[in-house]
Amino acid sequence: MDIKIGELASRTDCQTVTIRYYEKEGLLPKPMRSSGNYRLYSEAHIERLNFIRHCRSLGMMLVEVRALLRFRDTPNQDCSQINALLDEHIQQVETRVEELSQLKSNLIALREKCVGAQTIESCGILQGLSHDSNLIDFKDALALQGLGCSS
Amino acid sequence: MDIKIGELASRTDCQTVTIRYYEKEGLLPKPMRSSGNYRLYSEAHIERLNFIRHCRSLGMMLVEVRALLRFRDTPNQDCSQINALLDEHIQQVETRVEELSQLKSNLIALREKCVGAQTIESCGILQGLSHDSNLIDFKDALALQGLGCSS
DNA sequence: ACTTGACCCTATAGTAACTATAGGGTTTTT
DNA sequence: AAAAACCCTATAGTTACTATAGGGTCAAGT
Repeated sequence: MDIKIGELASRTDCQTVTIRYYEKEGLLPKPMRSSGNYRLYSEAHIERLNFIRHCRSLGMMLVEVRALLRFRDTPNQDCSQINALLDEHIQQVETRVEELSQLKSNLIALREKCVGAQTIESCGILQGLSHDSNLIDFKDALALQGLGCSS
Repeated sequence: MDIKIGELASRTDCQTVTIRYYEKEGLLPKPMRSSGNYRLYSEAHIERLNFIRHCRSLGMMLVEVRALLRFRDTPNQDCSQINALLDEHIQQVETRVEELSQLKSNLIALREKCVGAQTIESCGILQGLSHDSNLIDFKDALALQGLGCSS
């Protein structure tokens, strides 16, 4: 029941280029090849890729996914580390939610500075951006690229 | 009152490499140079950089910052476009907050699947990641890199 | 058998917003 | 004068993909 990469992509809702990327990154083992050098995937690959995609959908970075895959590959190990990893990740998401909520409040406050102005010269928004320095309070907000992006 | 890049970095809480990056990206005009080829910045540069940093602190992408800078540079223009830009940005932040809140709920649900288990074999988390496919509902969650990152 | 379109392959570069590194020059402090 | 701090340009790296280039394979249609 070997399938080609396009079929695997369909079944896992993941692009072929991403599958090749995961293989290159070591997340997916190299599959067998056909005589024409096409990759041939087994059921185990499907399961593993689903696992990876599931983790990604939960916002985990690949480094985190790797850790979970290692746990998955050694089933006799203590699972407290998995708990810890997930707890840490949940904490990060919580922090991000709070930061973004704060950011939203700041943006709305700024937005309300332009009510009725007609030209840029009298625009409260640009003036707020130019002089209202109490908004630059949190450096983390600059890293609004999510949980795992380098800030 | 020309200052060197290190001083500008201090005053604006921005790294020198980032300042050079902004100059290269065209956000900051090229400054005059000393006889030793050091950059010499004026008060206008300080103001402009503060503006840029302020926008960044609000999660705006550089492409958005550029648009606002253009408005700032042409003060006789209609400011409705600034309003529109900010409204669009607020909407994006709202969407992101909602997505992350949903993600947090999903993570907590997953976390609660491991209560009392001792080994990975019986760990509800890994099993949830392996078989519980109803969590892979939103592709946007994969782009948990924030507002402007390519997904 | 040939053609065509779909699929596959590897390699490399690009995305966004920085940040690190390498190698060297200039200024300030000791 | 020497050392330390600061400055310069150029390039590569970060994360997780994604686009592009150039070419090979497979299957269906003619």
